[in-house]
This record gives sequence, structure tokens and C-alpha cells, in this order.
Amino acid sequence: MHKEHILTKNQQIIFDLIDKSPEPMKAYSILFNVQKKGIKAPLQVYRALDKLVEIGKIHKIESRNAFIACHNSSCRVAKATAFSICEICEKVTEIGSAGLSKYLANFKDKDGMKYSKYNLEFFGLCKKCR
Amino acid sequence: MHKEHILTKNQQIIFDLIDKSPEPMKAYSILFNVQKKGIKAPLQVYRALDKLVEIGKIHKIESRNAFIACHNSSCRVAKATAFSICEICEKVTEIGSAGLSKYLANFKDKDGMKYSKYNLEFFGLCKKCR
DNA sequence: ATTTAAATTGTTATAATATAACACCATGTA
DNA sequence: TACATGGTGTTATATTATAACAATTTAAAT
Repeated sequence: MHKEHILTKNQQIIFDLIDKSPEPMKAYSILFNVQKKGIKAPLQVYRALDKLVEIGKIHKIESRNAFIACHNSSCRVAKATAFSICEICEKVTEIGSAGLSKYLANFKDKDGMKYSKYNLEFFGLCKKCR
Repeated sequence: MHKEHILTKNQQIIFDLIDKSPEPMKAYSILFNVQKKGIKAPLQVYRALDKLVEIGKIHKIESRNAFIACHNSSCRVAKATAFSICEICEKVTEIGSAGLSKYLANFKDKDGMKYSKYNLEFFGLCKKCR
């Protein structure tokens, strides 16, 4: 089991914002939204984001440079993530499939190497946009 | 079968550079390297990169903001890519496993949705760095 | 309680990555 | 020839992210 991380003030403010957002948030959009709470500089945001990613409370959507809260109880640490991304509305959904994570964690490359850390982004159209 | 794309001058210059590079190249490093060939502005580089990605001659390593030439004869179009990335030396290898691509192309999310486009990045240590 | 180490914060400045807008040019084709 | 399409060259600017440094807070161990 993982240690519960107690968030610092900035981390909590930023996590709450991302967690409430229905869509991934970008760093400077986060900055804009938390300026009224006293977080004034990009670095304050990026530091909190780095930490939140590290402890698995949020994930970075690499292809979008955006961040979403983790909604997958099985990934308490940020290391093995999978998402679907709608190419029209940009909706992002975390994929919690045990089968998928099992397959990827057990995948061996041609050198027989396995990887416990990975990031997978699927692209397509979501239900609404199809 | 896919149409062969004839590259324009800028596209060819930039593709050749990336293709010769043993490691992924970043846009501004590419720019620096092609300035002697008359490509002076970031936009000229980004336009060529966009096109080369679109036609599958190169891929973008999203987590690194870097580009590598495609060395996987099966992905003639940039849509389904997988890489391993060494966290120490940053070596990136394209994974050509038919099993993996088959698994991912047939993967269904909880809504029964399949995805023909995806990008997977595995992280670990390469042979040398282990 | 006091010390100490580690982490976090606040701040200014700057680096690195990427696109907007516009005029012009090359090529293929009707 | 005219036209459409895509590529080019250019300047300016937007967006994303980090460097460097000093001050403060926190947690743990005396």
C-alpha cells in the first residue's frame, strides 16, 4: 500500500482545480485560475504539477501538454497510464482496464526487456462525436 | 499500398538530418543544423516536421518533444506507434512488434470502442544502462 | 525546545517549444 | 491560360517550461 501524501497548500489548490475540471487543464490556464488564491508565477504551478504527477494524483497528457486528475484507483503511483483522447472535442478518459495494464506490464521487447512504466494514448472519436 | 510521397526540398533536408541522427532530434536543434542549408526560421522546420509526421516518415516522441525517423516498415502512415525510451541515456527505439500492434488495434475500451491510432511510450533502462 | 535536513515557497528572469498572419512562388491540371 | 493546391520566406508573437537564488516551513531526531 502506498503512503498517503498530504498535499501542501499550493499542491492542494492546484489539485482541487484540476480534479474539478471536466477536461485536462493546461499549466497557464491553471495559473490564470489560481492567481486569485495567491499563486502568481508559472514556477509555482509547475512545481506543484511535478509533485502531483510524481505521487500519481494527476497525470500529464503528453500529446496535449495538459493535466488531469487520476481517476483510476489502481494507479496510485504515476507510472503506467493509458488514455483515450477524442480528436474532435478533446475529451480525455483514463483507461482502467486490468487486461490492458497486465498485457503492457508483461510485454517483452525483442531484447526480452519488460517495462513497468509506460504511457499510452489512444486517439479516436468519443461517443458524442461519432 | 501507400502512395510514395515526393519530399520537397525543405522536407528532404530535414528528413535526411533526422534519418542520419542516432537519437531523436529537437526542433531547434534541427533548425541549428540546417541553417547552413538556407532554412532560417522555426516555422520552416515545424512545417516540414508536421508534414513528415503526417506521412509517417518520422514520428514525434511526445514525452520528449523530439523527432525520429520511422524505422518500422509496417507503419507507413503515422498512426500507431510504440517506443521504448531509456531514462538514463535517452535512447529511443521504435517497437515493431506485430503482437503488440495487433493487441492495441483490437483493444476495446469499456464502451466497446476500438482505436486504430495510438501512441505508446515505454520507459526503462536500455541494455547499456542496466 | 533546538537543531538539522529536506522540502516548499516566492521571485525575477529567461529558455525552449510552437504558431499566427501575410505575401509570394511552384506545380499540376482543367 | 487560369486556377487550385500546397509549399516557401518572413516577421512577430504565443505558449510551455526551467534556471537561479534567497527565504520559509516542516518533520524528525535529538
